Amino acid sequence: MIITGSDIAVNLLQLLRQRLNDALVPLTPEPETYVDMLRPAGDTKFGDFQANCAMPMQKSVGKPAREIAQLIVDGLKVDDICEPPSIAGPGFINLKLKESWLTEAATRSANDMALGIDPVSKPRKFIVDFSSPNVAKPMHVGHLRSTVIGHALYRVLKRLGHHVLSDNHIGDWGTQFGMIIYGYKNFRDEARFAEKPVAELARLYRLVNQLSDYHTLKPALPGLIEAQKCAAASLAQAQSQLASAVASGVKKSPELQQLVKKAESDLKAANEEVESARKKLAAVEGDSDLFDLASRHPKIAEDARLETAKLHAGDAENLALWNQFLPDCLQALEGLYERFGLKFDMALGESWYNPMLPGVLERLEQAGLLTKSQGAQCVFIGGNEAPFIVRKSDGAFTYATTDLATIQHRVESLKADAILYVVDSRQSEHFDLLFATAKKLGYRDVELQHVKFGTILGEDKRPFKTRSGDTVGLESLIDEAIVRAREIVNAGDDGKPTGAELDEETRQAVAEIVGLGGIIYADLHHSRESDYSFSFEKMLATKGDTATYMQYAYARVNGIFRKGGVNVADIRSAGHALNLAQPAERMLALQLLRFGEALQDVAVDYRPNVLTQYLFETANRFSAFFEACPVLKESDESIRHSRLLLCDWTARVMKEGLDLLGIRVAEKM
RNA sequence: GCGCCCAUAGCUCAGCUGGAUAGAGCAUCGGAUUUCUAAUCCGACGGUCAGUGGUUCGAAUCCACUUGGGCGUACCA
Repeated sequence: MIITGSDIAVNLLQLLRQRLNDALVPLTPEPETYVDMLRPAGDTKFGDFQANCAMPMQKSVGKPAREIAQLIVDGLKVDDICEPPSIAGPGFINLKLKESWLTEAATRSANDMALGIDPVSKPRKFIVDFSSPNVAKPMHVGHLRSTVIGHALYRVLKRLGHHVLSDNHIGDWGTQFGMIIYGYKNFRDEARFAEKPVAELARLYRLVNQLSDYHTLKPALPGLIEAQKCAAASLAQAQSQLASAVASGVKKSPELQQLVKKAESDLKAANEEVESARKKLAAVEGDSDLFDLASRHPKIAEDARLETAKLHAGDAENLALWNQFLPDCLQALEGLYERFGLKFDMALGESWYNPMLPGVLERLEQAGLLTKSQGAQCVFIGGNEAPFIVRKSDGAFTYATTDLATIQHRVESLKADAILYVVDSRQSEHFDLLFATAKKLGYRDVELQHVKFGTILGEDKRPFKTRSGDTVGLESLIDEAIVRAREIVNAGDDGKPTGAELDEETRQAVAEIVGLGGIIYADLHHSRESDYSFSFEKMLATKGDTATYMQYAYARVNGIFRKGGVNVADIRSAGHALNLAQPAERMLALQLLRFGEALQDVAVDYRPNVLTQYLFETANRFSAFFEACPVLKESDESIRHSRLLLCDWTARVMKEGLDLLGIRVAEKM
């Protein structure tokens, strides 16, 4: 018999909090502020759970904390679940689960194919906006985090029972498209375009971008050099001021030191700017073909902008080109998403909102939010210096306008309760302004969240680039991870004491699972707001906190089943009871029981790393169990059954947990 | 100039709305293998949580300032 999630008290934590709440009611008028202070024990030696509410209640209750703790314990009815509670330290209440209760709850959960997760009682409608590539350019490493974090949040929220729609807000309408059109009209290689249209369009984009950079930088270089000289001069001046101050006996001058430091960093910035400009100019001037092209297209930046403007104005030729290019571009994206096992519910790009833009402007106007400044239509939000520009001085709308239209659509047509934007933290200012403007337009009930994330750095602590300084393509990044993973798989399989057991095809399949899983896991296990250093060596390490470790745990479970000729379906339908006599068994079961809790924690602040931590801990406890508790060799049949069930439960939690992160598993590795 | 973010072990990073002796992984050192897959497990070593002051029963966590770093800052998205 299969027991469904609704039959059992799924969330242990919630259950205990409910009991605590009952005990708090006679003691305080606001028990709800204290029930959350019951949480899993920080240290297992204190028990399984602890309640920390007695101390903060001292003021309102007017008694010492230990006395309050005693009152709580007196009123706490948990004798069916826990051993008698104990009070420790300043007033901690420690709870240890009764073995009988734990065993029973674990048995029910282990036999529950829903893994003890009930759908949330109040589902909300979420729109998760992530990935958002630009069709003009191939996805690069910068898109990785948005894609991977967004995907994970999407799946977790959905698993919890919310109504979730993923939306890929593709950049298909901006300035870059004008560059492509200009490139296509002037530079296209017919043969290449016929063969690989997207690659050719990407090449054209890069070319136009490069040439237009060239013409922007060429006249600007003297100015940059001048600025560099000025910066050097002010540094020298600041230094001499400091030196003469020191000479005249001043011991410390924070102001002057500050000045020197500021001048130093200004000079550094100026140096970098000049160097980067020189590099770009040299790249064009050093290549006679490029230089020739540059000379023949002196107004390329302006002309490309003109193409964008024509497109937006409905020019027939440009619109036709746009319609011709777009499907190929989208198709190319699909290929990459397929590797991630990712499918969007919607992909409403910027172009889709184009017809709504005049209406947005009108609403802003009616709300009295518009101010004309330097020829542009702006919304000024108090406390912010920068304006929120909704219409440029040339009359074109901006992504600010599009983003407002997007909110309008998501709230009014899609009835969203919450919109998550999984976007780089560097855009937080934009989102602050966007959300503030939306609120002023009356969108107050919807939760607008910028789910921000940090930058991926190279080993040099600078933003991750190739040796030549180019951004790293996402596709090639994945390919390299898989190549490296393949070597590890080969070595691992060749090194097996019982001899290699994977054929070519399986090895490659495992390499793909391990390589891609490594990239995804490495990204998700960092807390999303911090920057992190990208390292193939670390993410694919055969030891430590990596995707492989968890995939390996899963494969080992399957190894047991394979070796023992165990039919998994039999275990799932037999309704075996768990026996948690061994500490390793108990630790594992308790951990598996907390799967739902981990998912809920992910949703609180939209942090997938909560789940990676949970899965690492789970795999860890499984490995300990694997060492300590033989399964197939166990002679006592009921214990063997219990352990087989524990294995299968582990496998299901690992597989599903990893799946929610977008990471696959292999049966053998 | 203004704004935002960050500083935790040698390295890479966790640390949930403030909770007990600050945790992992890597590295180093020591142990475990006639293997249900050692891509593993067990143990040891390692920290003035950048600094100073404050809030309170209690601070890595909250507040202020200081120091050091990153990012953003008007018509790109």
